[in-house]
Amino acid sequence: MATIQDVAKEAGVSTATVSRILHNSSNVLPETRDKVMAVIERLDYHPNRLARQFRTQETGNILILVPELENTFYYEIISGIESTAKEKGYHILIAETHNDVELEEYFFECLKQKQVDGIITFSARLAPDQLEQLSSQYPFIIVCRYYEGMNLPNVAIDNRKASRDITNYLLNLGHRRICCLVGNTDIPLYQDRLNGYKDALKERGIPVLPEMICTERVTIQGGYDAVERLAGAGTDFSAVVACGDTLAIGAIRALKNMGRKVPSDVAVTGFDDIELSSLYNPSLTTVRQPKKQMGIRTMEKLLDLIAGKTLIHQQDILNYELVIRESSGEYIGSH
Amino acid sequence: MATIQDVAKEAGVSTATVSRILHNSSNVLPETRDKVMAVIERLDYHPNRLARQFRTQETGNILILVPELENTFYYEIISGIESTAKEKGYHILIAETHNDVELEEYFFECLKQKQVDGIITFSARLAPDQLEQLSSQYPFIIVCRYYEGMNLPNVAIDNRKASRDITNYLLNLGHRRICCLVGNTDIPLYQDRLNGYKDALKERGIPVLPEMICTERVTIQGGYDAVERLAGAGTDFSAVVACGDTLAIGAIRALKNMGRKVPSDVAVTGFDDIELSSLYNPSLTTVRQPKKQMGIRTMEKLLDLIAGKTLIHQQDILNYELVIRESSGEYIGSH
DNA sequence: TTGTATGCGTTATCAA
DNA sequence: TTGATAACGCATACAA
Repeated sequence: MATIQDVAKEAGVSTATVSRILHNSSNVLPETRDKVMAVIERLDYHPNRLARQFRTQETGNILILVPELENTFYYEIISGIESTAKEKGYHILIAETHNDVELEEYFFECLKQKQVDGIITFSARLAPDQLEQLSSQYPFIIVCRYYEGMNLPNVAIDNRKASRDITNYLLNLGHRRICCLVGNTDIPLYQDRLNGYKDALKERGIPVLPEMICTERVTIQGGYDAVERLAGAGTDFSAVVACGDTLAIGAIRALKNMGRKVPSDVAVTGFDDIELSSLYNPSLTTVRQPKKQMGIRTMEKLLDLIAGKTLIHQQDILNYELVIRESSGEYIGSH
Repeated sequence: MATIQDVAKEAGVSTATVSRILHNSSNVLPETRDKVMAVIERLDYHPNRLARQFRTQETGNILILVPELENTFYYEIISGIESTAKEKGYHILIAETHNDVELEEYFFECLKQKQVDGIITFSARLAPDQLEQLSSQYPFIIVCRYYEGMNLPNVAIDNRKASRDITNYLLNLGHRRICCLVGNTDIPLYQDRLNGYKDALKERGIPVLPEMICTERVTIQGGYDAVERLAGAGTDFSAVVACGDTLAIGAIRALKNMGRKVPSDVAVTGFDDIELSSLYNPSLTTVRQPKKQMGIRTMEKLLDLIAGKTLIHQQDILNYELVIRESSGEYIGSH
């Protein structure tokens, strides 16, 4: 591999001149420019990125941290991030954390060490004070989640309110025995959605029963297992609020298997509006987040942070939308 | 951020000694070791990774290139890669290429520049000679695909044969008008699967009709669109061979929508056995690849390459399995 | 407009 | 067992 020194020697100029040409500085004679460019071409010279990064402390790379790739909900957001990044010449790298704190620490260390210019994360299991300190020094943004009481730059919808809304929708249809399928509540996102469910019930004076709340992995299989567990325990319910579409789809699948029709026997709602939700049978009533928009907004904010600007709004709360489809059924009368 | 110099000065030793301790070299007195370690802790010293990488030309990072994150088929393979990588202390980064050659070139340049220690890719649109030259100098492996006539290290099943097998399965059930839904045939993987379909038909003397072959994005929506297009063109068929489970699921969805029952009116088969395939209604007849195993094997090979070993087998062809479920239906008699 | 020289933080060679 | 120092490839302040 040719180095800048090789080019300089070959062209009979100094490395400084070559470097200037590489960064199209104006202060260079067209003829020396041409001469050097010819040598660069001839030697097939590519600046050593590691050396350059080491020197400039910039990489042009952005890292996205996702808990599990398996959740298809992330794609459209990532796609929004990518398109905005591409416009500005940044490249996107993605890493899976599996909600593993050690792994998360490793990747945040990448940020501190300037191995990437910024981080966008869907989760953050680091200690709150660690996060706040980090965010005060390095460009990173949390997307899809809101950490109550913390001053972290993020882009999200109001998950708690959305969850309350969709639970209310079921309550308005007449349901009173509503189960909640939720992901690991250590994760604020799922805590929020669970709280929204509880809010709605409490507002109507309906008791929140622990046996109607089921924590599971947010996957199709997780939803399937949850419903089997509920049924196995003999829990009686006429509706299921799932805190993720995959959970809801797994739940429907399990209900069908045990001969209970959706929505006529049991109404089911999801959360996120993944691609499958509109195609599934029955199609899923769910909460639609403005995914593409979230990705774009997130990347824009990150670019501002990288540019050293101070954000006008730390928190971006975007609008969501209740999408009513088949799985939630019709009015069944109040009890 | 403290540097190795700070530590050396503070501990009253040279940077060489600190470096030795960092790499637990044996040639160092326990007492100086303890002294230095104490300083490292006190200053919260973390070696600068960029400097280290620049110096050693090693990063401890492996890059996985996926065409589209959207294809859930990749996860289990990635999970296999990750688990093996983790054992050996490597970290995994993922990048989406969208089958964009320029993007692919950028990431392969990362490999050349030692920004990552190795690459595992699900696709490769670079020119064949470029790929061969690359593979002779840098550690990279192609997974799930086989490039005929090229000497590239890879791990895959025999896609063509598997596709022939599943088409044959439908032929044996009595189907004669079989459509094929396929991804972009510029991509060898889909070319192989299409060829397998053609092989099976030809072996029975059944003409391969262009109007029965439909190229689409390998997504649920793509499958949906493909069937709508076929129906719109008035094409008559009793079975559909899809070169991907998402395509198959989208196809089933579209067929249902137009009032055709699967499998009684139309038999449908997929390819890959993604999680959803067993949960969908009807469950999908498909080809199961040993995904986890593929990931593990791929990473093992890559580690060998990184260690400078020469591979005993350049090509790994793993066994696949026909998974017969509901969507392919029963014997309908031969024509 | 161009060149000289220095430093980024680390590892590793050589000498002590 | 330890230390002094060169080198990795680049960018840039400063001088010319």
